[in-house]
Amino acid sequence: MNLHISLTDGVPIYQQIVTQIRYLVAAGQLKPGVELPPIRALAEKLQVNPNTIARAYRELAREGTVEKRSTKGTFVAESVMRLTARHRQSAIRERIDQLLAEARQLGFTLEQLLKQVESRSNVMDRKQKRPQNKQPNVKSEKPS
Amino acid sequence: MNLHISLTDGVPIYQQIVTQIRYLVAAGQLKPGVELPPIRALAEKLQVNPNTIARAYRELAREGTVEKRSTKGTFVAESVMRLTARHRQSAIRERIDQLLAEARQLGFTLEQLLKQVESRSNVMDRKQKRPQNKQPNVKSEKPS
DNA sequence: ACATTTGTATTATTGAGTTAATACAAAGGT
DNA sequence: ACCTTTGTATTAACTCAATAATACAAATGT
Repeated sequence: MNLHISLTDGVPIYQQIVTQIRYLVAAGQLKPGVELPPIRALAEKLQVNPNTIARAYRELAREGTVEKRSTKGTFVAESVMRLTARHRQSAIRERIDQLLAEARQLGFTLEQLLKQVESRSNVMDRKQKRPQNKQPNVKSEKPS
Repeated sequence: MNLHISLTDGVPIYQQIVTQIRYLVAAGQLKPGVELPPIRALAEKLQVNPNTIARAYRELAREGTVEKRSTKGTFVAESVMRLTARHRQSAIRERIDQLLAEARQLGFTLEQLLKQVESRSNVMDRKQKRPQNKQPNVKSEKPS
């Protein structure tokens, strides 16, 4: 299992670990039943405190991605197929709700919004297919 | 100008003020050229420290919603029509792009996504019409 | 029994972000 | 000149999330 963490990008370490393991599981690189590295081993490897790993594992267990078997270790959940679908669903729903709230606040109608989603999707597809387009997409500075 | 702030919902006061003034301007309730209350006056009215108002005004000035005229006061920007439209546009676009990126990552197609946006919008409309549920939203870190 | 390995629990430290206290500077009216 | 009103700047206090230090508890193999 190959994880890498960044100490400088502002994202909490435990969160980075959660995200990466979640992704590995969703992508099938970590199969149901497989044991994850023990907390201390992974902590050693990543040079962080064991509590940080423990927190990541706890988070993953809470959402059902992994199971803890007390003193045996931590394993990718057997029921992960079903659970992952649910997780995908709730993740996307959260983002959608955020978007809808903001769109409403800004005075966009549902129709305008849908149209723009479609439009942006096309833009992104086009970019993907023609990597020669170097337009450097002015990174809007982060709204506080 | 009628603002109300909550000290208990975890959203920074200055942020609440920014959001509300931005909304009032976008909605046309605060017209270009109109003077905002002086920092101290608003601070007094809302019972917060003047620095908190100053920060909100600074934020609004940075994004172009208001203009500061040194010792004259703070005014809704004259160019606010254009700027607000642009701001609205870029704000919503940023969210849309986030959503599209995540949806793609999670394996949703554009069609599935559009359908869900529509569906969630309906759900939210229905909720809005029945405001009997005033549950004070226990800050949970997780979507059910 | 006991040592080893697993996860757990408790408490302390650190750091970032928010708000407050207070003093400063510039413009304008009297 | 002087006072009032405006926004500005600096520093301190407080809060909270993230991480670390450390000790605990349970299972297993020898």
